[in-house]
Amino acid sequence: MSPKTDLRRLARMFKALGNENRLQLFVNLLEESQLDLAKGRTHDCFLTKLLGGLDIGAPTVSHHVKELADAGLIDTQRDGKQLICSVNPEVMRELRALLAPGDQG
Amino acid sequence: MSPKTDLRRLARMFKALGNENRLQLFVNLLEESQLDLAKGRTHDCFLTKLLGGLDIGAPTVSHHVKELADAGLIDTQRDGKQLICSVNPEVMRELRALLAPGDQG
DNA sequence: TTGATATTTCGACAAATGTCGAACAATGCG
DNA sequence: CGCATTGTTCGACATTTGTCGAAATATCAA
Repeated sequence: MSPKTDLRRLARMFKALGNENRLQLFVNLLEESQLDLAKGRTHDCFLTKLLGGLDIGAPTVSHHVKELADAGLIDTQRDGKQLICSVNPEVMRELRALLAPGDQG
Repeated sequence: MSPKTDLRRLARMFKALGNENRLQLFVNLLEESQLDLAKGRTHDCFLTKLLGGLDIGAPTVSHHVKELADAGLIDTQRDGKQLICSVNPEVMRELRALLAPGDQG
């Protein structure tokens, strides 16, 4: 993976987080994930559970979730009626590596 | 600062990093900063030094730098002809806190 | 002063984005 | 089956964004 490709991928992730509603969605999912990690079980965050305070329609939510997924920030999978979302840990590590070079600060 | 305000600020930062050219600018600055930290002196990254491989005009660069500054990601100050840029360390800590909750991973 | 360097401001404009409503699809329940 | 849940697809549309060229500004040097 060339640096140029990396940059493009990273920019896409940041762009995905650069919308207030999408960021809220993502933060909700992050918090859910931590909750579930604490409980020692895998997280089952279906969509409507993540809509805390978001005042946007269902089509828009669907669009945003897809955008987060396309950016590689989250993984999704169907389970019956529901769409299960989870944070992509690999990608989180990548973002951290960029923002915390050397872990100083 | 309400959580809503925080979210708005964060989204703005991410949006600023969500453009390829702006991200490149920022990464260049990050790297310069580290170099200078290693050398034990303050960094003097004037603009044209940060343009590595960026194929955009001066007006666009100026626009992008302002956007990064407005988002709070970088600080700028004039020094004669040149514009000195530096990463805002406080804000970096904030971003890391969001992406590395509990530092697990 | 004349001129070079570094950056900004100003309009303009095509392209991308965020959102919507209406309709559609898939699943599960009684 | 008929119907409610959960999410998606499809246009549409106003707003925002990224970029440009031309002109302006500021600083320094000869």
